[in-house]
Amino acid sequence: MPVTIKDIAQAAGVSPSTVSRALSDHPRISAGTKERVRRLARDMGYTPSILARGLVTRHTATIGVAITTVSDPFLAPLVRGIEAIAHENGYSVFLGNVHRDRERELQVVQSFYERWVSGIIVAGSQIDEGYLDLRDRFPLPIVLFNCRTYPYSVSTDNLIGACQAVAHLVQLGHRRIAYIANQYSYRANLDRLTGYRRVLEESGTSMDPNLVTEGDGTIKSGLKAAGELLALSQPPTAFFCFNDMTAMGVINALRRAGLQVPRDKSVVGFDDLDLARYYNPPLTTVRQPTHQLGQRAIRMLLDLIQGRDDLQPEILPAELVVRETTGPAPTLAQ
Amino acid sequence: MPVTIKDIAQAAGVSPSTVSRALSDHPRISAGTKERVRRLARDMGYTPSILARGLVTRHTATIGVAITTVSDPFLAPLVRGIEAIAHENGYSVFLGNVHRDRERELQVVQSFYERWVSGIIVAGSQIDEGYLDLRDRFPLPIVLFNCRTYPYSVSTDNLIGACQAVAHLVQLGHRRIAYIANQYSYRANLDRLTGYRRVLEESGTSMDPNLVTEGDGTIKSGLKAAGELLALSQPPTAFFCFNDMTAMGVINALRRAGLQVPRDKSVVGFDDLDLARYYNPPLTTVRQPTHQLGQRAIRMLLDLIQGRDDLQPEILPAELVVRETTGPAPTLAQ
DNA sequence: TTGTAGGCGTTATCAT
DNA sequence: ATGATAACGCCTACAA
Repeated sequence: MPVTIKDIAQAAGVSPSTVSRALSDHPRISAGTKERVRRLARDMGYTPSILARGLVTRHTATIGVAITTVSDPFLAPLVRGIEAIAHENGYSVFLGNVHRDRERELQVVQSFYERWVSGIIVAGSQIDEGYLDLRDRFPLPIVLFNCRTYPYSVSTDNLIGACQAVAHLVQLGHRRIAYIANQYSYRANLDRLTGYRRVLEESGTSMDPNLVTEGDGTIKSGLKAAGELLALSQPPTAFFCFNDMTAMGVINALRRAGLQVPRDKSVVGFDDLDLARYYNPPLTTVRQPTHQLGQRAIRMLLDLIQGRDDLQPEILPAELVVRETTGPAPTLAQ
Repeated sequence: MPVTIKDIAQAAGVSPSTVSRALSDHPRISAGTKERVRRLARDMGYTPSILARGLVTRHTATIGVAITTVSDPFLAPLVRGIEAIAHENGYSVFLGNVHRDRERELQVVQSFYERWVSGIIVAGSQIDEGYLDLRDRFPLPIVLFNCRTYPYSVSTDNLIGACQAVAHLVQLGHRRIAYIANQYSYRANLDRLTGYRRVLEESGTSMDPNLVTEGDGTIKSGLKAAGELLALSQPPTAFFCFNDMTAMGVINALRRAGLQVPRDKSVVGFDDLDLARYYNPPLTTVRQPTHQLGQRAIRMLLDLIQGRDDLQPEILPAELVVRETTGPAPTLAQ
């Protein structure tokens, strides 16, 4: 039903290959027919079939991006970074929702692969370096975030970022500092936990394992974790959270418990979402270079697509942003 | 390089068509060869090419969803609703980022069309009923949200929702009620504005055009709009916001101005995002049946794909959710 | 400069 | 029950 190259050929009185050449700017074609064919194509409403084209050229000019879930605010600048560079290079970008589920992630990657995308970027993978074992099942370039054990990965410096955050709290006099983790971000979580531990050790503070608690990166989990931590016989005076969402949940829990931030408790997030500066109170947090992360990832992917494989994992710096959720530790007297 | 149906045929000592039949559960094939071929396919790591298949069957089992931007929190349940039903019916769902730009929206729809997706859902269209004119350029099913003037559309009852919100404020004694609009959601915005106007008129309140101001649905725009409204000689005592994000911006502005919510000013949002109940204070807002919106849209799209065209625009009910950002209007004495 | 022929991976229509 | 054959829409040698 839709108009094909043959239809144009017939209308123009030339062969299909001539049409193809006219449309694809082939060098050896007369300016006249080229112009005529192009006008005809436009007038007839011709749209090339990327299916057919991809089948023969083995190039679909498509990038698949697997994301944990739409509306993860962390993703916006990251995806924008990807898109900007992808479009510059003539690629379309499509997103697939994974919902932090390993099975779904495999399905999404598979459905990208079945459609012959040129390459895949996975944000928030539940598989991580497992992709090394999936190379023969999915023989196409795949780039990850925050997985230093995988050769094609772009990360934030989670370790240093965490160190900055916790050092900031220590400097404010806090000694009982909680860490609320994220079980779904295995690698990033590990690095942040390491940073947390390191600073506490270096500051000579005794580590209390009760202060490290599991979360899942959502507001709700921050709320729940904070509730549990507050119920301890010796509750923390400060909360270092895996991300800003968790931090918002914590602040909410504190508010419900009648506590004020930062007077009674301090909270530090991670990410520096757009929302962070507009939360109430504005969040102290560790900024990730999200837009850059996206750009580096797509550059790496394009390199891989072009056949390079001498690439190194990249690590971008994090930066502490002090706002209004951190303050001096309450004195013991209180 | 990847293994094709021919490779399997060769390995199994049968013809390609037999392999195709074995894999697609064709009725006329012996159980033996079917089993043998299937095992071989699995062992050899065969993945069907949806490009090739789609080319001949004209069916790619793919739904394209155009969204304004990843990380619009409003979209999460909506997309989940779409995915749930789509997957049940054997379709894959891919998202394309439009960034509220008309040109980009056309590009995304075009790139879906070039890839022969079975149908398209557009959330937050900048084109709306303009798709009627694009029917010959994109001859495939397209479903929209919140566009009653387009035949294939699913909407929230924005009018009634707005009425509920404003009536709630009026009941609390508010007379100077601002409306902060969203220029990018043309249709939805129009209906909400109408509801706002109607309730004010019915309550005998004189409409002050200065209290209706343009926004773009972001926190930042809420912040800005509230700042301007507060600078009026007679500032409003209540803010009805196009959405929750705007409301959060407003609350932020109020906080910066040293005002308390809901003691000094009342704020109502729209959407009832997950975040709304966790904001500080928890938002009074109008709930949209987001998940259902998605489900209805995909059902409508699947109907269209199957050739039905006797469909009607659908309108789902909205519901006021009263939380902690609305209270009695301050007395004039204050 | 243009046309012809072959093929990309798959399914569908005929035969057998 | 299985095998040839053609076709989907497009590109690309090769030939003219």
